[in-house]
Amino acid sequence: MPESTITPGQTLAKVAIFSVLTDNELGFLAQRAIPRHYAAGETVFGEGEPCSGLYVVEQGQVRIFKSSASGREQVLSIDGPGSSIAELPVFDGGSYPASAAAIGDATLLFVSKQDFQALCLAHPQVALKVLRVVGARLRRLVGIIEELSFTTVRHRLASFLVRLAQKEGKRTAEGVEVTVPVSNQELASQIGTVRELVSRNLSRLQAEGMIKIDGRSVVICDWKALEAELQSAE
Amino acid sequence: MPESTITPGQTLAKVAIFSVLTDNELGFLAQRAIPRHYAAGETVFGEGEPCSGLYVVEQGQVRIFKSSASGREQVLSIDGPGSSIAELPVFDGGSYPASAAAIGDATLLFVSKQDFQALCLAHPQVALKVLRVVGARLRRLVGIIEELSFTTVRHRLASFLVRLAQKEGKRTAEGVEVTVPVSNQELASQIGTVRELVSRNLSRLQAEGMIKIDGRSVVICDWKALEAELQSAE
DNA sequence: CGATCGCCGTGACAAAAGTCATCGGCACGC
DNA sequence: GCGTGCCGATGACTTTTGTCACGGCGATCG
Repeated sequence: MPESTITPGQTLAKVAIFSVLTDNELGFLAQRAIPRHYAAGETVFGEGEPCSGLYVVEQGQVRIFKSSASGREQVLSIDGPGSSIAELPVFDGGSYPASAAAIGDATLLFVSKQDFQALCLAHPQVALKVLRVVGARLRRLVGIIEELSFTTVRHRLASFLVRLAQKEGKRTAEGVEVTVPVSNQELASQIGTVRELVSRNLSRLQAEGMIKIDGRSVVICDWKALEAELQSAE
Repeated sequence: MPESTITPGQTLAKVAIFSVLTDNELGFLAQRAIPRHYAAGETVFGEGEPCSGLYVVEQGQVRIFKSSASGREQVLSIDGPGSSIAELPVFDGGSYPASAAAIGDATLLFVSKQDFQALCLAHPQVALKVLRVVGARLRRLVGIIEELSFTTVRHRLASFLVRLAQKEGKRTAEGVEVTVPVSNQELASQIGTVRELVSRNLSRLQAEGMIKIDGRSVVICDWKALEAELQSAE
């Protein structure tokens, strides 16, 4: 059980927005933060609920997403250990703009609205850090809007593969190999479409010789062609 | 020349993020803020340019948008007098994530990165205000993503009309009358599609008896039906 | 071992989105 | 007055997207 080896204090020290605090202050915060465990798929908070505080991911991953009435979902962000989530609604007093759920089992630290606001007043640099983190978040959202508005599913899929390959691709004789870490269903949620279209478009990319699919492992044979997809009509 | 009747100080006092400053502090800021005039359509800053500071709208309106290689544009936000724009990239040190241009003639106040950061450190409440403003911005972006991801052009158009009507609709015998303040081209940019689809979908709504179009004035005859559009398949 | 469930691929469609081209109106400037 | 440019409408067409339905696989559980 590796989880017993991680303390809230250790987690908090690694969180960007708390990086300016002293050990003393971190300890203080660690005492007031409440650890919460979530089973795989369990909801952390739902869209529209009043915001009571923010969370810091200690273990596992959290999926932030919107869901439609017809059951589709659009992933906004996936956050792992050391990330803070829902810092923003803490401030404008509104409700959570999207839902959050644990991907696998996960442990989060909950910091109440009051504690956090007090902290920000006492330590102006924390607010500045939050602004920096939020800046990155905003960029990501703008990126999603850009992709949804201007590009096709095919394009977004190519883009996803290229990004994945740049992060964790392994060079092989056949080309760059990546392992898609999620199901087609989940991939669809992430690029804003449905299961079937992911499946079809992957097949088509394979038929055109750009990639070779074997289960969840994908070999990018024709890197040039795949990158060319990203240029065309963006 | 009404512009001579507005001073930077008066403008700054009305800006949400500066509302916590004293008159003295506002005066100090007003001295350092640089007024800049823009002709209709003129670019304030372009996507990808390094961020040198933030702007406050004094007169006119500013359009924040993304543009695609193929010439399409997606509007992210339209800001009028008293709004600050580009507060966020000031903090994360990156470039502007989108472009900004004046809609009509406009006057903006430019506040340099240095001045603003110093201000935030001296007055922690300013940073908190910024967070609040940014929260609203983030909500809007998430809303755009939701609409792009889950809904059709027809739906977004209906949604646009309803929102417009709620804000500035006039009751008449025939129904609620609104004046669309922009061209079809611009409307398309705002709801994430192209000119032709706006035109066609408006015609179709008219053919179905929900609305009556006369130039840029639209009468919503069947409010119920239009609202029903918003429910279906969201 | 068989039932069930989640995941994947695919065919057949239907609907929506987007492209291209054309036409008419209106305003503005020369 | 006449070109020029912006705006809107629309027909014809292609591409993309989404839906429904089915069948196949493999894992897991009783």
